[in-house]
Amino acid sequence: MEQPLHIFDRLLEVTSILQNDMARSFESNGLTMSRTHLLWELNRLGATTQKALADALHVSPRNVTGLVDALEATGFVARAPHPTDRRATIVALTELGARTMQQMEADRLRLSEQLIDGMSGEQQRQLALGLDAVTERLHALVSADLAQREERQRA
Amino acid sequence: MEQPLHIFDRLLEVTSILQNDMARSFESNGLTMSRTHLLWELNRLGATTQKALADALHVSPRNVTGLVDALEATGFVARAPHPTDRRATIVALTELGARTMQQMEADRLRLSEQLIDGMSGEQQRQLALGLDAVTERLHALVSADLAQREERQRA
DNA sequence: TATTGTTATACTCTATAACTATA
DNA sequence: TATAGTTATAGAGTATAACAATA
Repeated sequence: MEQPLHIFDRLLEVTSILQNDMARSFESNGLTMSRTHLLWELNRLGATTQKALADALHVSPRNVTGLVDALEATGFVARAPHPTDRRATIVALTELGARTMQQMEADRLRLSEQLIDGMSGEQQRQLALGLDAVTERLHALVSADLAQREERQRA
Repeated sequence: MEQPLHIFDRLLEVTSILQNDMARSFESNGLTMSRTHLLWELNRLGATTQKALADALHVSPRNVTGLVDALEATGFVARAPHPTDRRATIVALTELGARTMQQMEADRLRLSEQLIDGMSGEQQRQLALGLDAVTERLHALVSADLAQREERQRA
């Protein structure tokens, strides 16, 4: 083998496919990547405050305001006052939002199954283990790299 | 195993790591994702027209104008008139641009090697094969999915 | 007539800072 | 005094449409 770039390049290719094609798939539902991401977290967390969404998405509160505005205007979520804290706003999926997320979850499961359809159990196991190892290492390497850069910048 | 989502979720995780951390890494060079992507293509193609860059990046010519403006202002590329076609503009890497891309290429190679460091040759082979299969299938599935959606929309 | 790149306009995502209402 | 969310402002990426210069 001795072509280490093969693995990395494949990961980049997967990234590219997931990014571009998922974006187009969301568009056909009238959603963007960012808005879908918010819906996804909302579905995971259940109805919650904008602050919690900002934390979950690692974006600014201001950004969440804009995304919720857009999702409210298109009918995917609804705002309601927080029952006890009058500063806060509770965001919840509407019926349309919930239905959309159910459909997406189903699509995701179907895609996941098709992805490994026909592979032997052993092949699947090897691939999962390999991906685990690579993912973990990638995370560690990139983190170390960033720390190094930051240190270099401080100097 | 029987948890097909594991594979897909790992791919999503890799996507997330590559996207977020690469973006931050580029930032430390004073570059954004989009501008880096343009530099990357420019490095691959060699000095070329904005039209060719727009095609390579799958974005509008107008978009390329903006990216080249920014990269020119920050010294990574330079515009020059096309020798024979007076409508066209040739974009080329500056010395800074070329140096930056060399560094990135070196970083990419180093990261790729570290990613599989310590894996046996057989493990590497299995992983590469598995990734190949999954990538190819993912591409096919998502393409089919998109075609289906488009058809549904036309109806 | 077709093509290259630009100006004009607009939308989305994102951030920081200042501010209001509330805790 | 601190926190939740908003308005104000700004910058990046993206697109389409109209236009100028050139092929």
